[in-house]
Amino acid sequence: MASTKIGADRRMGPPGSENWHAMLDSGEDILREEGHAMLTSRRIAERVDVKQRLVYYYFRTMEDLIVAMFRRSSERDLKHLNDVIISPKPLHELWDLCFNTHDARLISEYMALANHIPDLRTEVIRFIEESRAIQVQAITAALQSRPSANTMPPAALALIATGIGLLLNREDQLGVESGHSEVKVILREVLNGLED
Amino acid sequence: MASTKIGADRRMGPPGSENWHAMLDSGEDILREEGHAMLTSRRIAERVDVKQRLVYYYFRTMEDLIVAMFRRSSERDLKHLNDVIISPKPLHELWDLCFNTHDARLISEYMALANHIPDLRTEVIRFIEESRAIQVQAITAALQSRPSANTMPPAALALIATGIGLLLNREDQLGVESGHSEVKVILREVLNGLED
DNA sequence: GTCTATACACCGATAGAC
DNA sequence: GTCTATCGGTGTATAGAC
Repeated sequence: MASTKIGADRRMGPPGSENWHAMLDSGEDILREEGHAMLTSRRIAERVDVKQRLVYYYFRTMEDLIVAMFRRSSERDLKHLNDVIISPKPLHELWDLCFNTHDARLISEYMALANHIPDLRTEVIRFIEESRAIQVQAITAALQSRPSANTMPPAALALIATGIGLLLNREDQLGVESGHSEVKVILREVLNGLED
Repeated sequence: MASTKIGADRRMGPPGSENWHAMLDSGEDILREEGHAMLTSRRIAERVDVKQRLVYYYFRTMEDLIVAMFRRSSERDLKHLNDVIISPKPLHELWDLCFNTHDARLISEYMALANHIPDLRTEVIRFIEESRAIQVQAITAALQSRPSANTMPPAALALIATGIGLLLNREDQLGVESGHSEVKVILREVLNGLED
């Protein structure tokens, strides 16, 4: 923010250590429960029960901490995706994952933050592209073993499912449910037509 | 935030006046361009070129200002929706509106804010429900005049289109385009099948 | 590795004059 | 209607001791 140069070459704590993980855990909780206006070094220190100064020992800036939070989370998600697509019914599992795993509030916060933190934006783009590639791979495989199915391109199918999943999640969280059951029925039918 | 009672009964400026609109305009610009961390009374005053104190003459709290921003914007959008559905090709117009009107960054900010500002949350829910009702009405009318078309429920169709539109917008803004052209082709075909 | 202490800027909100 | 002046609080980030 300011024009002063930031964290030029301080001594830094080791990524992956216990405190490092604890700070990212607390950061995620705060972001989900209280929003990114409350995601401050003081608040994280309070939750982890250390002094505020220590946060800046493990992370150069608060933005660095946010990027580390997202990166750790997205690496877990991609790992999970890769596990799921070798299951017996990968498309069903993918849909359940897309629909049940993520907290809509957390996604909203990251999206808003990504608009103004370039490094986070880069991570978000990478995550979207990598997860979509995995989805496309699974869909392509499923369509090949089922040549009778309709002919929508895998990339389009992946994008449409993702878009629907995100919106259903978000509206669920808000308490809006108009059209939801109808869409879920349709999606279940499409999935059953493609798999098993 | 604090436990002190806020803005108990101050003298307030008239909604709809020139300054009132100018402050909401500036607030929208800041929210879109710099994010809600920068959406402060001082920053708005700076843009409108008045003193900071004046912001609190027109709005009791910053949260009130944010809610007023969203409400003014959503009222315009609903009016626009109602205009569009009496056009010759309402479904095409609806899609263009959903896809072209909104700035994805602004939507992200409002969504994140709605998670933590109850009054804004209420407004967002109302907007979603009212705009969906208008969409469903238009889709229902289009399907009745075209009984040969497929039989997806209007509410499901509205939700799916909205979900796709939001995601395409968001990814466009991030610079991700995998699958976009394929989806747009499909959507155009569906629209042409339903209308004209 | 972790802490004390602190600089400095900015924020929301208000009292009361003009 | 609009302004001056200000309170109390919180934010990021750093210097330097232990």
